[in-house]
Amino acid sequence: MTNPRVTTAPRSGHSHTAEAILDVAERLVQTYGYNGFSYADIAAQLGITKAALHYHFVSKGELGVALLARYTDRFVAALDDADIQGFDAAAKLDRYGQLYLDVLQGGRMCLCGMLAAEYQTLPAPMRTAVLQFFDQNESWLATVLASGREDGSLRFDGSAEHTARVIVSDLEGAMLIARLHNDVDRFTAAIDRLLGSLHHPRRRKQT
Amino acid sequence: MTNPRVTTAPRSGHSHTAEAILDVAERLVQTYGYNGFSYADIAAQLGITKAALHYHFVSKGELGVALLARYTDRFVAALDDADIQGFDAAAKLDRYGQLYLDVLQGGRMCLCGMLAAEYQTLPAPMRTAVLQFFDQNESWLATVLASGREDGSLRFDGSAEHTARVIVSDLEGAMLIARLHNDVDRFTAAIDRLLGSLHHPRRRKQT
DNA sequence: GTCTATACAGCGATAGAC
DNA sequence: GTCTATCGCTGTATAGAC
Repeated sequence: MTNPRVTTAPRSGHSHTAEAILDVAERLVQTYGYNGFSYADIAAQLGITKAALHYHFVSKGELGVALLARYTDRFVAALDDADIQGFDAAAKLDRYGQLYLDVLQGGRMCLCGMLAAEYQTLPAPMRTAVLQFFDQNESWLATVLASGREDGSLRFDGSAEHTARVIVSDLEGAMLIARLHNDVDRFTAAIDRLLGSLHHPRRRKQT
Repeated sequence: MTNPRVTTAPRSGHSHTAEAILDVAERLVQTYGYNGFSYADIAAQLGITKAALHYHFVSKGELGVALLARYTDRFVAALDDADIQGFDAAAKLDRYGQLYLDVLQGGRMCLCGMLAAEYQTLPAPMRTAVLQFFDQNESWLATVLASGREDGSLRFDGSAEHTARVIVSDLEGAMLIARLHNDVDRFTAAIDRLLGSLHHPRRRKQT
């Protein structure tokens, strides 16, 4: 510990207030969309002024990019964690579905699923970040799928990359529709069917 | 034909201009979202003023409701058409996927999929209409699935209603992600996998 | 780091002439 | 049915004091 003490802020390098701003903004975007909230909404919830927000994030687009960076970092960290835990491929897939479920249970849509809908209205830097989120998700899933097919814990038709894409789009769609109906069961039913179809049929459930 | 001649407007009862407004607004919502366009955008594209728009649709919410009514009517008409054509259940399912593909190939997101993302920001009458769209879709699909299982052209685990929900959410998710990447192939690959898994395995394709 | 104050564009919407 | 003109409000963003 010879290094000088760094701030208590996470590796993203934001101050405590900046993190609080991101927390509120994240929830607003996941609930109302990027075009459905304003600086005034954040300011009101934090009890500060709009001007103070602009000190931390000069523009709304910059805030959006920071939002995406933090969200993607956390998501990737969760995937890395699953790798480190030494789960088998099937368990990693279940863990992936659980990540989505956690978001939905908070009453939220996936940040990047929401931004995917609004993609055509986003500033270029945000667009890039949204695409990167999905690229990283699909890459991780493709690796998991390939290893799962090799060790026999998973089975699927087509390439791992292709199947990874299907998993991502199915989960995003299931979240979107489940949140619409405020019905988490719709989501769990969808992932059970999806992940069940990928698991090696040791015991297939039939209703 | 003893009835007096009615207007040439479709059964929705809108004038030619109102229909033109709906055409433009529909494309704007499907591209940028309900919160991503304004009366000024429509007016500019039609070469009229914002005030003229308010004559046809008093408020934006009213325009949104009219948009949903027309879209749902057209969708239901297409489903009715599939019923009348006497397709078997598997062919009806394919037709359903084709409807989505048609929308995506126009570079658009499903109107109601887009509005599902923005659901929390919509006025109450629009929320109701969005839910009705999905209810009608799921009901039609459930009927098709049930008859398909009976006549042997389809097979699936679980209830028809449950499976119908999965089809809707998978297709909406696939549209959302395919449009994000501006890649129609992503969508066709997803529906091929989905509908292929529902078809009776006369000839299953394996890659 | 937060404030007051403000600029300025855009929004949905209305009044009233034509 | 469309226009000009305008209203009131909200949006993002900035200047400058504390």
